[in-house]
Amino acid sequence: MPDVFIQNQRFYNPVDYVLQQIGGTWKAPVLWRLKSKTLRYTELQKAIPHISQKMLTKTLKELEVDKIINKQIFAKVPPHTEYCLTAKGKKIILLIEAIRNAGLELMKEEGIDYEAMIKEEKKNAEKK
Amino acid sequence: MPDVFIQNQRFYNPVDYVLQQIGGTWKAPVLWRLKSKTLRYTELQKAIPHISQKMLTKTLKELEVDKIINKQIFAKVPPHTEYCLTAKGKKIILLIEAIRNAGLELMKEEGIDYEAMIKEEKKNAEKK
DNA sequence: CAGTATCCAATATGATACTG
DNA sequence: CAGTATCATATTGGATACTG
Repeated sequence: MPDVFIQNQRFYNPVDYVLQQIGGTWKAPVLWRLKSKTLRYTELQKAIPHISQKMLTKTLKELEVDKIINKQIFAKVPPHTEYCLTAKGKKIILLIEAIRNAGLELMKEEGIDYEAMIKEEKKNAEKK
Repeated sequence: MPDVFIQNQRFYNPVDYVLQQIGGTWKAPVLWRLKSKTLRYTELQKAIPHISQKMLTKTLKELEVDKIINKQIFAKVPPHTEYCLTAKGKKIILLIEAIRNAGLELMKEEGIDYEAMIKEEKKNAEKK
């Protein structure tokens, strides 16, 4: 497999190219939240457990550079920023969905029903 | 999204769970070579550009622990080892194929025909 | 042939404090 | 609100030499 150079960066193969853009710990969680919604910085931070401010900022910047998400700044008071998927991002979400489904299956083979866990979590959140 | 614990390891979500098993730089290249063949350590090393001995060894060990590949040692002289996909590995190859296809598409949008590059490389190799 | 062992540099991530 | 800056730690990966 030959190497490929895109924007002065080297990739070993097509999988490598994809994983540089959506791999790592935080890109999928961010994109998943933006799947069908526009969200603000703070909303993303609240919605994603464990993520630090630093990693959220870094992840958003990389996704923006790769044209997977769009950043829009609203100068009106109070000022805020909104993030949403680009056309490329909407394509990529389909792939993340495929990876996620594979993960759900693999978890099931380990005896874990992840989607039931999510429902349970929501129910507990409502009780408060 | 709730955390999940499998084999005493924590995962943030299903995508995280998958990427721990097939993510990183070297797992896909190794699995791709084993797609339809059984290969020996040295054959893998020769087939995968840039991979170091250390990374090949580490990658193979992790894939084996996760039951994605099978390792068989032949004690006969000269001794050697063979690696092949397990049933789980054969399922996972389908996902890698999906990621790879997405990568090929994304590369095409950058004006790169990766599959043509592979053919070109093969042709040049035959000339020798 | 199929690895280990060791040293080292680069990157990823977290924690905390500060700012236009 | 949406970040930046700084410090510290853990993990990743490369290079090289050695081994049953």
